[in-house]
Amino acid sequence: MGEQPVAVAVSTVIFGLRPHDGRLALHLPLVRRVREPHLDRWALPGGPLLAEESLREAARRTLQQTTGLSPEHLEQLYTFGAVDRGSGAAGPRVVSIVYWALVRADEAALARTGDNVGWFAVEALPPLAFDHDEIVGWAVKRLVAKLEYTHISHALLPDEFTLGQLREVHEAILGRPLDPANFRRRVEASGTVAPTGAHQAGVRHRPPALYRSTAKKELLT
Amino acid sequence: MGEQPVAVAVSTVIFGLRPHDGRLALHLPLVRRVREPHLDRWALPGGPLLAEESLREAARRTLQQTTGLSPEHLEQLYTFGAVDRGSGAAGPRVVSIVYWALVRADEAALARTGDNVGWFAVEALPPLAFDHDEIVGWAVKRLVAKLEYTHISHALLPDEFTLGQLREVHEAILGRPLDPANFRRRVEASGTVAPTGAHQAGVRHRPPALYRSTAKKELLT
DNA sequence: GCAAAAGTGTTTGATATACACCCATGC
DNA sequence: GCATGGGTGTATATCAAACACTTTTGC
Repeated sequence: MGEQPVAVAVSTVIFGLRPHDGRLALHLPLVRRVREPHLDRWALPGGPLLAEESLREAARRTLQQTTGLSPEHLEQLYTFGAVDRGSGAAGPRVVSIVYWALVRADEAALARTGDNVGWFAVEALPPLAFDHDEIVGWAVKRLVAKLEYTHISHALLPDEFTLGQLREVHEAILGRPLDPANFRRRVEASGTVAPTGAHQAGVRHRPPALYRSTAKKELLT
Repeated sequence: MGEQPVAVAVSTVIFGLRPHDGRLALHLPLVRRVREPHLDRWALPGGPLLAEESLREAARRTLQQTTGLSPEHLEQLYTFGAVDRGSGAAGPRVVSIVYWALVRADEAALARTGDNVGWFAVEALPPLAFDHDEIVGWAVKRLVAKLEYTHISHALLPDEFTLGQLREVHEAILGRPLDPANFRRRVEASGTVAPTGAHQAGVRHRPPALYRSTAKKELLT
């Protein structure tokens, strides 16, 4: 069996919520490429897999190095390995394992930005390097799908949150308003949240109850 | 950036239906390992990724070479890359991209078998090499999930089939009987099948109508 | 006629949606 | 009081499950 000259890399689609046009909207951080191919284009953060780290560790490390983020939720998305992917023409072939992640709104707000790292609203992305546009599309699809049958939305919020905040998260991801009454009932019936007993003070209306997620942390490879 | 000594391989979990204990049951083909590590244990068919082929092509090729099968449906499942995965102790590290596939019942019946290739019922698997038990578990989970919201079950049947046969497929995968009346209504309402107008003759009861799948072939990387 | 599976009809319960309405706070 | 979102109640529609019943063949 002959060995192949294939390089393995890891990239991540990181979702965070940021204000956009007066509303919360789904954003993601991109890094500007500082070498060919696709010099100067925006790309997903990532880097090569090192010999002594797992795929997940590689995703965390490259994320930390390029954006300073430590996502709450990190999950494998898909592996891309078309033959023409490495570069425009020559260069080694790259198999790219893509993860997707969620960071809390407060983390996203604090994240390091600069000339070479920026946050972009998912509905208004610049042209991306490689096939990263397609990858982001897959990640959004996966996020929306998982919103329905899991509790991932909690990963975008702090430990304690109101149901109004949770609803805002869902509305930002789905891109449409949700009925507050029905949303409340669905969430309460799902048993994924528990009231802390405390209420949020200082609002100019009835103080909303605070909830905590009852879901345990994920354990995926 | 240093290159890493990482090998890339592809494996596939192939599902097919075969009679087992008088009923149709989910089976998969395994190959016996002819070298260390895990010599003589059963393992998923697979092999190394070659430099000039896509991941999907590698899956198809290794499948054809080891089992002689050409699955109807082939889809990427997950990529495994823990550091300790390569072998018992030494040896190069392996990143393994796993696909899963469905073959029609008639193909499964004809498939090449022998001392080193055999079909096993999913409920009665022998101990597998590496972490392949875990991988099969994931694949079954994915198959059951996709059964609900896609038309993959059609890939296990010939071009024309009765709703009774389709129901048998679902029952075999889900492991429980389904109400014929309600199953019929759900399938007809889904619009994923169209009657051919023909009926199956030669049965010792009312001749069932034949249907055809209206779903187009998948196009996944 | 009888057995067996195809195919139809109907009842019931669970679940989602729409929307009216009251509650508790800041100003 | 008024505005604002929190929170409750309720009618309606949609859909899934359970199951009785009729149909059409081979024997």
